Amino acid sequence: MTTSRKSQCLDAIRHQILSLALPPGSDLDEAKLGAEFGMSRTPLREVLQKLAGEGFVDITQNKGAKVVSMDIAVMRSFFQAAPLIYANIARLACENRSLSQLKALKISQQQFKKATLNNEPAQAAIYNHQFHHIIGDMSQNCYLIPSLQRMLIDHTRLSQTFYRPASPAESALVRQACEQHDQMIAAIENRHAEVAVGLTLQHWALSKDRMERFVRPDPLPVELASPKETANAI
Amino acid sequence: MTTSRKSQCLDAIRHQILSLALPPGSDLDEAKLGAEFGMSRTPLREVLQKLAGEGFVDITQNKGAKVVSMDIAVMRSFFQAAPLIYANIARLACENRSLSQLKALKISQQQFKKATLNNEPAQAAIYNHQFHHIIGDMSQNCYLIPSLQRMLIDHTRLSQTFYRPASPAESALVRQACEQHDQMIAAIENRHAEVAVGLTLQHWALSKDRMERFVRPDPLPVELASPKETANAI
DNA sequence: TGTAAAATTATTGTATGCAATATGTATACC
DNA sequence: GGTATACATATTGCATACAATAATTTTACA
Repeated sequence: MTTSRKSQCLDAIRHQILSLALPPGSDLDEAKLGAEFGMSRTPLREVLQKLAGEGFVDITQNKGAKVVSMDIAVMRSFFQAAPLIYANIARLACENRSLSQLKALKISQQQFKKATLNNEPAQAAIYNHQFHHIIGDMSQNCYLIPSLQRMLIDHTRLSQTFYRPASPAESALVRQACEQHDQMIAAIENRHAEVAVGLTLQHWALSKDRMERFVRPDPLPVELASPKETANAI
Repeated sequence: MTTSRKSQCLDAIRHQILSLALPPGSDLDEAKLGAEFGMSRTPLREVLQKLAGEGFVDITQNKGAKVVSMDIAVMRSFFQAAPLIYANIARLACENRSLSQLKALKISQQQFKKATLNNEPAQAAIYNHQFHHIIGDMSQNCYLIPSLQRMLIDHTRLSQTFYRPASPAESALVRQACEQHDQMIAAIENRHAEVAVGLTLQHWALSKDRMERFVRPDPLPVELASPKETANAI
């Protein structure tokens, strides 16, 4: 069967959320999206329910679905939980990865590398997401995966700028991240759990700085910043 | 507004899954459930979608919803991830708990204690679930909470026998678990993170043994056990 | 003007009917 | 008797119509 319209729709919206084409807080209008994807509201509502279950959107009674926000209050939780989850997922991935998953990981990394070399930031972010998602699959741990996936949503959204380097120094960081991916693949292939965990923590440290800067940018000159803009994080 | 039929339905099914009234693998018929809760299939399907998002049921295309299974393959993941998640949730709960949450936790513990003293196993399991769910809320960490909630589903299902003690020794374990709850409340109230983590790990160790025995019971005499029954875990 | 109430519009929630798919049963054929 | 095909039944998926709720605009009054 040709991939159903529902799963196409699901992928499309996920993609738009991850790429910030649908920014945090955006309203998702059922009728509009239904028309856009050529389906009635009933299946579209089911898509939104599914996205809510995955943590992409928030649904409020009688108010519909919104793309999950990324407010300052939550960012603290993000930075607290990320190393914990990533490191443990990496360890389990070493233990439980299958050969087919390893193959998929290598393909994903190829595509990621290509996107960074070609300077396609949106693509790079998506393939990076896919890369870490596959490592999650490898862990085979259905209890940890939901947390990982929620982290990855925000990680991908926050890292949009990361793959749009503005200086040679920033380009070097992207290259370094790419090399870490290669090393992680090797560690997972050889089931070197401690190496994989170490690499994962380094990988995290690398993007952490950039993301923190994105969340809490250098303050604007006071006279020029409107109160409203400084109040909202994103 | 009187709590909507949908949320009533949601609670009822959650409750039945946690209490094993709906055992793992049970088929959830849309038409039947719709009739039972006095609503049409459309909102009922949304309830099932929500339950799927929370990890209570699995939905398969064109095959409907089933209560999530508890097969041996997953139990390994359960025992691997539980201490990690529980301990970190406990630590964060100490940091972030609000007074109203603390009050709710105390009430929950009162009800739990009462249920154990009155020898009401189903009630005890549910209030224990609620107790740990509230600690999850206290953590205020939206990334870890999904993992915790998935753990709690299976933890509650596995612990059904725990609160049905068959000997004085087993009753003593239940009393001990109850005391640990009291101590955990004190630790969280006083924000003693390390104490709370230690207690949590003890609490986990206590139920772990009982649960492992439930998952992998002493083998039956070979002549009396039918092949089919020994093949399926639950 | 500024505010509050009422009416209008827009959007979400629910019920129903029909279409598509899966499951179970009977019949034909070897 | 066993297997495979065709038919019948049951269950899920989708579209539409209508009901209920929220948001917006208009109008009335101070």
